[in-house]
Amino acid sequence: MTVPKNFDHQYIESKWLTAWDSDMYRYRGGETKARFIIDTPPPYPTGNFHLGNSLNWCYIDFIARYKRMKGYDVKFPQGWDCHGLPTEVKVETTQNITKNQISRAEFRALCESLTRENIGLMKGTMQRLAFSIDWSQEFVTMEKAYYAKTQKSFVQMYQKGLIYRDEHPVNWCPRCETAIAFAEVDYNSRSTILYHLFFEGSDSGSVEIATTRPELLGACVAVAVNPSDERYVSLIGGTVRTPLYNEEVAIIGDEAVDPTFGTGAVMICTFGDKQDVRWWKKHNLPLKKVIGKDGSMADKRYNGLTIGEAKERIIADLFDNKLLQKQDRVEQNVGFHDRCKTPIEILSESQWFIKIDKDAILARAAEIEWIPSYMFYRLKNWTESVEWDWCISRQRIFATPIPVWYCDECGKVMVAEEQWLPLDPTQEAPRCVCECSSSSFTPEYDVLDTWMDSSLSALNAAGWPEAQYQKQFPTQLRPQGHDIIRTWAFYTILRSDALVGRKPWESVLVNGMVLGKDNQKMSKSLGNIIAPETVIEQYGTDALRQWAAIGGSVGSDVPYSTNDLKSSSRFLTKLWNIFRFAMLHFSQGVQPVIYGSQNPSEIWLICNLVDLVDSVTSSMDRFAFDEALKGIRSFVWNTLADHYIEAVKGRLYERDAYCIAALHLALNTIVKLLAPICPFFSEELFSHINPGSDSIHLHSWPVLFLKPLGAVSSESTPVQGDVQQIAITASQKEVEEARRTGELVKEIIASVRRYKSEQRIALNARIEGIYVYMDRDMSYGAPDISNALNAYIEYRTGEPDISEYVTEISPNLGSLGPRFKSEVKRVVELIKSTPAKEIADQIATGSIMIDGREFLPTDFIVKKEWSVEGMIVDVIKLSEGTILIKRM
RNA sequence: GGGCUCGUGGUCUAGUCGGUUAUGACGUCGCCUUGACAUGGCGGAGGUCGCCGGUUCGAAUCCGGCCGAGCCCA
Repeated sequence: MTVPKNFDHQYIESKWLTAWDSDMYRYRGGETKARFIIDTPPPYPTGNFHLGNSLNWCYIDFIARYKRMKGYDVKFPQGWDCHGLPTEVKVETTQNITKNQISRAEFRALCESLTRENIGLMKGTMQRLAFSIDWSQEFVTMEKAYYAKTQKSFVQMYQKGLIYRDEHPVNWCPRCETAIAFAEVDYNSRSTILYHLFFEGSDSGSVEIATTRPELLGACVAVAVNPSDERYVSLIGGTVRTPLYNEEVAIIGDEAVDPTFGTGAVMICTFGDKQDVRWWKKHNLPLKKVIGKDGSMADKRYNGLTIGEAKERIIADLFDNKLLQKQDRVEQNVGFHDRCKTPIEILSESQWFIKIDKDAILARAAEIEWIPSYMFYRLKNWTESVEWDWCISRQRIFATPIPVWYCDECGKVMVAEEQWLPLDPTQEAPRCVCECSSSSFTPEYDVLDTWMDSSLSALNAAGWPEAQYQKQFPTQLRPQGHDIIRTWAFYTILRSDALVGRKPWESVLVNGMVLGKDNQKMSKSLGNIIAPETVIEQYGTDALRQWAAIGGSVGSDVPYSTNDLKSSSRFLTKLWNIFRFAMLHFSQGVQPVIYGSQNPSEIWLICNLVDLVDSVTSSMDRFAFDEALKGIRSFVWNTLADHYIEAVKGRLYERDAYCIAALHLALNTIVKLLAPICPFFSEELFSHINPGSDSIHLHSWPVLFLKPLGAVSSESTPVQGDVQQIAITASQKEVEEARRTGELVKEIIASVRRYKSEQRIALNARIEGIYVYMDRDMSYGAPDISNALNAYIEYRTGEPDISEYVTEISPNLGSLGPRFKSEVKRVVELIKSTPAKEIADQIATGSIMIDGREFLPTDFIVKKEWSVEGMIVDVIKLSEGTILIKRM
């Protein structure tokens, strides 16, 4: 096989994409290998697998590939979290219909077909990014096979008493006309007006209240003041009348009222915000509904108007009646539906809820290893702030149906039996009669929150509800972004605890967000999106994957960086050239060798390689992909290319079996270390270095051992991986000495090359008169040094007897200036007229007086020359020893 | 308002259970066609390690305060 001159990522990637057998990544599920089950995020099938997803999946794939090489039976499934509003909206706009214009089944079919199309698109991108997904484990939440499980979990939790139906205030999106959970509410601050309204007292004094929502006046059920507020304390227990509506409401005292905000008196409405709900519950207040499900007013004065219209009208009415006292501009936090950005309302509706047991969730969460550890606090923070149970019913169509009917006779709830599932209650009737013996039922039209589907992913990955899940649960790893801790992580922990009483994962690896050029989270709405395909085209998948690895420690945000992509593809080019050069020498055959003291350069290289394998292994175990890749790069570029290859080039051309073997070992090891991060590139190199071999991705992670003479055999050591013992005919001590000698070979070559460069001597120019003083036998290292430097070198023991001469002394204006100021000119003249030797002698003593003036050693720039045995030399100090080079 | 994370040369970043000249990448400047590689080699410039105070023989690192940024939540 000939090796092309240039590394063409387009060609190589497409070649392996077709050549690879997807069976390599199959989960076997046997008993012999340790399992590593990944609870892969099921993304929402938008049709666009973006760079943020890519980061997440790169991490997963690094781990999956690494663990496979380490001998684990890895399960890397892939799912699709299909249900939800965006698809419904997309179908409505593309088909130019509303969901109510066609049957539920037809609408659902349209959503399913769009989803399938989108899944296809995203799958294409994922394959190009070389994710080693086991596609035989694919799950699609909209398919009956999956949503049967969602329904089963509903039934089981209902039977455990963890799910109930009740009328309760819920977050309501008036645009989508559905209830939503707190996790789906985003808060944003916006500027609004605070109105001061006059409330006439009935028997006690009157009160001025401040509100940003006068349109809710009809829903006012009380006025609250702080009991420590002296202005109002006497009014507590009394009543006032609401303006315009003229309804009598109580004045109550509550510490939660901020006396410094507005007038210090607030009206409690059902419901303006979450605080109203708290007060409503605490003080047992009545309920008045003034807003309908579609967000229009259901109020006696302003019935049918939109909220905005009602607000305008009521302000005008208040103004006309001189009941509007004042208006202030204030900043206010408003809740928005995270999917459609409509301001939410809080309505009291009959809905299905899941009980939230905060202590149980936190106890489970604490059993999980959080990486990085501080991400646990995100979950803790959120859990502690939860006030209501999880509202799981939605008034939509494209979702998992709630398997429930209501008896038309007695009104009793009929929940489906597990063996009836999957089912859609709007399409089929219960298979038994009601307790009251009626067989007339009304189906539940509400459907389940999408998080009810996806919060089962961990259980699903383990095989639940089949009995085999017991052995595979908890799963090993949940990789996910920090943006969905409060949703996906939270709900999954809740559900695993509720359904099977266990934690869902041993560890959760939390990744940061990908930032765009504006340093903001990459998102469609900000318009700072870059498609993975664009990156791949220019730099290649392996470069993109390196960007993901090197972007920072796991958990930190990763900016999109063309710098990282550039240095990544440069690295591949460099390694490609090293490989090409190596292949030149491998073509003559690679002989097995046993190294000894006579190979200091090889032992130096191999010792460094052993250290590299150890450190990369440790980095990968800690998910420190940035560390791992930096280690590999630095070894390749510095240790291997700049030092080892430069040192042994001469011997390579002489077909020296030792260095050919060492180079072969180094390259084979490096491509294996690189395989999880750069699957295409490492496969290409591996296939050339080991013709006829099977895929590198079926090989084991390297484990290197040096085995010096007399060393205890490590065969009994239980390590998983491709164990290579490198036999060395030298003792442990001799190996260490040889490594040190190799280090000095590197130092001498590097320093003389640098010297040549500084002296403008061509690097391949012959150079004479190099003397190395060193108390060490360099005879085994000497040939490499001479070869690399094109020089004859004389080795001497002891210290050279160097005489130092000052050849020139000039004034240092930077030091003299600040002290002598206007006198500087005269001082400079003085220094120039004084013999250099005289000054040099004084510098040596430490105190310098010239013509009665005192100087500092820093006042002079001293040029020196050195000589040994009468010849003028340049001196290079090494970590051990000294090099003298005769001046030409 | 609460919680978390962070502030290091032009940009990004390593180092943070204290210890000699603070790491690397990209950029920049100078020199160099050396038999794999000019997507290369050698070298240079560039940093009050956010600010202030404390502990210590010694602080980028530990402690306190302040300023600033980001994220999550009220």
